[in-house]
Amino acid sequence: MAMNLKKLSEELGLSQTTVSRALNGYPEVNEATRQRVQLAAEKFNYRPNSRAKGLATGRAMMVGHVIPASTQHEMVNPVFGDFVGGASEALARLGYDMMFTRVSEGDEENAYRELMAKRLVDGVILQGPSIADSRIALLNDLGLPFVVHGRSSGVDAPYSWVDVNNKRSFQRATEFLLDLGHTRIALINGLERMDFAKRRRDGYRAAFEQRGFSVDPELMRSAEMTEVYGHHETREMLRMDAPPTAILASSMISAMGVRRAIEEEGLKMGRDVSVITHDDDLSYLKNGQDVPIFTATRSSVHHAGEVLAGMLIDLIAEPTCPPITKMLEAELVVGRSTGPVPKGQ
Amino acid sequence: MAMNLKKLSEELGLSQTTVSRALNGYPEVNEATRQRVQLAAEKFNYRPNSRAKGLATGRAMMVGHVIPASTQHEMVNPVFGDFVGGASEALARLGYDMMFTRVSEGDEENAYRELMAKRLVDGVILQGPSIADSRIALLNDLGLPFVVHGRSSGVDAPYSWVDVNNKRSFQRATEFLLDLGHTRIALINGLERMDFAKRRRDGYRAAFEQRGFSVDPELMRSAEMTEVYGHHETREMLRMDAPPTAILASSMISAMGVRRAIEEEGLKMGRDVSVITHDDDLSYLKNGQDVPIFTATRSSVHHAGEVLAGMLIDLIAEPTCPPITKMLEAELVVGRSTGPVPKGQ
DNA sequence: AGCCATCTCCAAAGCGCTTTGGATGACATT
DNA sequence: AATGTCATCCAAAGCGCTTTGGAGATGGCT
Repeated sequence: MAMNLKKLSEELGLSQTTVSRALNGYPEVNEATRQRVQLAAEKFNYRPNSRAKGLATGRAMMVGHVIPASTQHEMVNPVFGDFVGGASEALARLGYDMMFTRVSEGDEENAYRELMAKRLVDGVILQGPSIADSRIALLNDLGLPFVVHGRSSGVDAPYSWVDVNNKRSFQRATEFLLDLGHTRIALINGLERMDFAKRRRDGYRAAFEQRGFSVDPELMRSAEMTEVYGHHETREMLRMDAPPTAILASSMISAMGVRRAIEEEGLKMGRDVSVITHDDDLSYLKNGQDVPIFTATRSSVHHAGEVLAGMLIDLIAEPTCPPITKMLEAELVVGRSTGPVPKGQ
Repeated sequence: MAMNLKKLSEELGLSQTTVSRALNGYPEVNEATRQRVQLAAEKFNYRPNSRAKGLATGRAMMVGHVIPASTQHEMVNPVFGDFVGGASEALARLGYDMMFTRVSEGDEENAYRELMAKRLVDGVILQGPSIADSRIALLNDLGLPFVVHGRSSGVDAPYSWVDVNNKRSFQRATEFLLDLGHTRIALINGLERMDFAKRRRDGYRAAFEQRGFSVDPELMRSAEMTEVYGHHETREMLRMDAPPTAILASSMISAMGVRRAIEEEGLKMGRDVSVITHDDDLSYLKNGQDVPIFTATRSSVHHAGEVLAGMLIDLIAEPTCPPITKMLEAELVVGRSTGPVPKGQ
């Protein structure tokens, strides 16, 4: 049925060795023969069986991704498509594919062990690290090459990562609002156990402390970053006795909920309440066309995926090399959602 | 280094055959021996090398997914995470994993051929079918088991699919608006070449024709369903001489743009302009908490992924069985975005 | 002419698993 | 005692590839 090396070599009157070498670009084969082999391979639509090839070479040409069932919500989902798009772009260029294993919560350790023992992948990408994420130690133990999208505070062991400078970007955003005269600034953050959320909160706090202000814990919220969540928290806070005059949101999605709540209260975003959001620069959710809708700290998750995948490939090729890290700086784009603090507040 | 069958069998003083059979649940092995083997396997953390196993069995235990670079935008991205979540839930239950190949546009045929020839996957999922999608004929030719998320008008050959009844749901939504007295109803649809967009348009038209009304081509827009697009088209239409009093949007994301444009014009959604959207029931973008924000035709893409994956597994197990198809009906949920046509219009 | 280096090519082993076709011994049956 | 039946285990082939360690042929050199 399907063409294989044996049949192809018989067809050509050559040995399997020679055909294999011809196709893989080894020098010990006559150029004329190579041409002949390549033509025949094309004619019969021959591609080496990847399982056999993998078995012989020890390379899977595959990068793994373990998705815990809980991740269904937190953070990963909305950015998933774009991140995967970026990563697979880099991977495809080098002939790698990407696979996903879904595990029920708490079963991740087992999943990584399996990926390793079954030799399904050459390396894995870790997404959405929490604070003191135990997966990092596990992967270091296993000796499975991996890169992390983000960092994990509290993990001392070295590991490779790509991360946005979350602290600095949120510190800068907070300062921007403070400069506009806001002091009641709310933070609608992601889940507290997530590392990025911690760093953003740190940045937010640092800005306040530097000016000698203190933060109001009532104005710091955290949960899964859905639209509904952004809406809910904003509505609640706007109905407080001393409502915030500005809001910092951790994602475009929840920022849309923030915006909805503001308008429902009969207020205008950018005039009555200022909003800054983090913007992952998602393809389907651009922050406006020419003029940005939101003032935002922007950093493309597509780009992060690309960089990360490239790193992983390097790591796979050179497993002994020391961890690689890359910090991406978010850009502060000024849109129409921010303005000076309203008079009389 | 890593444990394998040979070493494990030596460790146990048994043959590879027996160990393999013990682990795979074959009857011709003593129960006591099986226990002993299983214990040892656990102790040494042994998992059969999946490449070797695949080579021997001919099963990859993997389902493929080809992502053309263009899909980065159209349709797939926002729903990607949820769809994959649903599909992998069903796949994981049966020990299957999922892989992704990224191809540059136009290279898809080659990608499928490769997937087949390299025997990387046991079957594939096809997403975002266009009208008269050529991939279906190709996959039928290749004999690679596949299921389609959606259908393709103009393809006669039989194939397995799961689809939302797009025509009916949009017809129903249009009728709902007509019943409220609207006649200037705009359709902000997905790209015209997409099959789902055609069916939705058909439904929209059918509702008009049934009442003896005709549709205004000026009110039918189509493009990639981004937020910015929804905003742009709405703004343009609201500034027409005879602006629409109701808008039908093809996705929550673009509906959010629609909403933004309405409010920017100083109008109120649900009072001045009615909006109905299709809602894929995304985990991070729920249509409100208790009361839906938008009146919507709702159908969970997570659920579709689950059903589809289950089908594919069946198809892989029974390659000769005739195609399976399943139509999902969208539910019309009434939210606050619709109301009677304003007086004087 | 003899020798060596260089090109080309090949046979066969090995990657780690499953599976076919027995082999062995214990026990029951004639 | 000879035969048949089970239960239990094993040796070896095979999946389709890469790669090691040559083998012939060719041509240039002394």
